[in-house]
Amino acid sequence: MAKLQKSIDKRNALVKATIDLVNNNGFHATPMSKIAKMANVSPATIYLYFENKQDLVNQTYIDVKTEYTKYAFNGYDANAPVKEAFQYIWNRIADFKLKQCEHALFLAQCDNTPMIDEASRQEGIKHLQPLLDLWAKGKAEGVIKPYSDYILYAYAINPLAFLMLAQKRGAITLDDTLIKNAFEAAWNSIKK
Amino acid sequence: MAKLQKSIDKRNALVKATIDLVNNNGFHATPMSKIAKMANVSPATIYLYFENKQDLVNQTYIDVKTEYTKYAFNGYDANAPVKEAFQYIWNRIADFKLKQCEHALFLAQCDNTPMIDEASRQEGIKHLQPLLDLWAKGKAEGVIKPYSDYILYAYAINPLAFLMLAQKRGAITLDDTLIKNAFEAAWNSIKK
Amino acid sequence: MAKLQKSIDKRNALVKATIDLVNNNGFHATPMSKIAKMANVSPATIYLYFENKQDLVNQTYIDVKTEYTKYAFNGYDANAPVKEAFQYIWNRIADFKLKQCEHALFLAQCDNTPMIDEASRQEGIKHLQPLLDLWAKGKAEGVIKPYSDYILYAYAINPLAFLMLAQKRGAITLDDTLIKNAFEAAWNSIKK
Amino acid sequence: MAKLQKSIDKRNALVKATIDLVNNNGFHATPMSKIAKMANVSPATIYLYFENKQDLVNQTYIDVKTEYTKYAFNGYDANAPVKEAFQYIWNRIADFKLKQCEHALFLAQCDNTPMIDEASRQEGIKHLQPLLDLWAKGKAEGVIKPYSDYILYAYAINPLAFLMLAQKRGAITLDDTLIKNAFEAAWNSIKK
DNA sequence: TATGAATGAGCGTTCATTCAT
DNA sequence: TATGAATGAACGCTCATTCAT
Repeated sequence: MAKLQKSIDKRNALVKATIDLVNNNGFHATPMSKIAKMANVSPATIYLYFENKQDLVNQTYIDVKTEYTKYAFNGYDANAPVKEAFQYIWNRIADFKLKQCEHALFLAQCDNTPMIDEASRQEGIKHLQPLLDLWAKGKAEGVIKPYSDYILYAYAINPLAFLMLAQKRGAITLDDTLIKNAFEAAWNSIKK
Repeated sequence: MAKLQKSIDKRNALVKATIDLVNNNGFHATPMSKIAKMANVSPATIYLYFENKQDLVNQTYIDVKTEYTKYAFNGYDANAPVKEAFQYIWNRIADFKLKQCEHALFLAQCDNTPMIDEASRQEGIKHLQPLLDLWAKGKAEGVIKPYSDYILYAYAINPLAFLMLAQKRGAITLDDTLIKNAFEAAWNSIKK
Repeated sequence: MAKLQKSIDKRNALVKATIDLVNNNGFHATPMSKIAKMANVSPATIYLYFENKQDLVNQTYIDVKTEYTKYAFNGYDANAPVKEAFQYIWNRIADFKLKQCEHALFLAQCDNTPMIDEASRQEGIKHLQPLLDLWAKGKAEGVIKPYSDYILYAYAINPLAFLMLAQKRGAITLDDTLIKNAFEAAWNSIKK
Repeated sequence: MAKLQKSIDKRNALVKATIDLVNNNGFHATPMSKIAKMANVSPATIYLYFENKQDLVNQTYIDVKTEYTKYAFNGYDANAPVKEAFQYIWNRIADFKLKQCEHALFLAQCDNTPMIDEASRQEGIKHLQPLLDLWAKGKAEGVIKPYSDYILYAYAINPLAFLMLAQKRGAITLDDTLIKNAFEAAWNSIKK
């Protein structure tokens, strides 16, 4: 019965394997055959779930990005005071980068590489809107500097990717102190 | 002598072609044959200058990273006051990312990807020492927050890579105002 | 009974789809999955009606060849005078090539290609006997040249396949004049 | 020295292997790997000489068709009387089909199959012009029936392909008598 | 030093066929 | 009987690397 449907489990296993292998080897050094093997399916099976390799990686990207933003805004109260609201989101994102480190790593690689379709990139950005809204509110209230959203993201959020990467490479450990300091730096960079 | 000169030109042409092609296609989607063609040499010739593809890209990385740090510290006066000294370096780096945008792009891709040997990565970091020294001094003088150097780099320097990428994708234009704002954000994130 | 009927419909749909797709793409460029899709059945269902792909195409060939000869001799009076009898058959065959052009095309492809089992090829030839009988009679009466039956077929019948193909490719239109001329040529080539 | 050039021998070996294998298995049942093996080269080497499989088979077709027409008109005197001239060409073609039976077979398969580009098909037809000229002359002189050239070809020339195929399949042997009869039939079908 | 030819290994993908229901 | 899911084997083709000169 469950076998009569294309199994969501198989799709998920493929996405998971893709993340793992692309993280360690990069897009082009990750053959479909290895992805299949790691997901315990035949290479041909991949093509029941995805159109081709590009589609697989695009969909994986969108999956992960969606999970990321969902996690970031989960439990978020848009009516909280700006700093408090920002801290909440920031902490959720930091949490994600720490706990879903593999996923964060995958996003970092996708975002700095020509391996993702522009369309999928746009698709992935969509769900960040609440953060942009918060910044708009913060700017209006004079709590946040009237910078371009790109600058705000570059300084308030993106450094976490760098830190996560440094941790993955064994250079640092993102303990409580580091996280606390990082938030301070983030907030100071954008607060008025 | 004429021979030697010619050889250096060829090596440089190969490095240049590598940067160009890797930027646009990624490491593994950049065949040696295309690199050779763009550098106007035979594929076989590459192997007179580099051991293999990995070596070529490693050396290219080190070349560019070295150029980057050289540029960053060119004209730098280590005895200037901390903020002034920092601003000098920061501006040089911002300048590099703007004017040598292709090179900056290449570094961004290398730094977020498993395409570079760990050894080469370490080699590339070496020349940042003056910046670390400056931060040490700044911390000692109580001008800069006593954060880990990784945090300082993550907030003070690394965001420029994000902004450069956004510009390359056509999302923003790094004009004077943006640069000014970016520096403000950078300094505020690390200043005491 | 209703079940059986339905089955015959499915078999026919598969045969029809095979003809269509093989005509346009050739045997090996015609996947079972496409045949299934065009016949509105599952790929697995094909194997309830045919042993494998080779069997499917063999049976299709025999089906079409049988239809062809049936059509050719339908209404044929073996006792008519030789020329009259020949003209009758010739016209029927010409008619078939014009009106069942897809089927004629399929036969042409099968007959010039290693895609059909030798056994099926022999099976397909069987029903041409009345024509051979007519030729025997014609030779005996001194009305038809005492050529090998292969020569008679090559000149009296086979050219129609060439003309049909030329029409299919848009080079000519088999109008009444052309057909009249073609018959003249056919008859002149074999008549004593 | 000879090794510095792409060797014409290798190209020819590939063309030859293609003819052989396609004759016996058909286009799509002839893998590049087998062609390579039969030509004693690596699969990759094929792509130094041909763009892809389609190009290989197209070029092979044009090669063979060119050889065919060259052979057909070799020594031909366009000023000879029409029947004599026709007989000369016809004999050359018959000769070709007998002696270069593999090549004739290949053409037969190409001409009845969607395996050749339309462009290559047109290219292959070009060199038949002298025959068309002869027919024009014959029609003008009232020696040949004023049929469409397609009919003339269908009855005067094309039957040889059928006979060659029958011989290849072991059904007949094209000895002198058969050839003589075939010519008679051919000429009678088109002569006024 | 420099090359164009050549290649084995491996890639993404397809497909005839089978499996589980 | 009928199916959609699943697959191993094979295909066309590419590429990092080597060879012969």
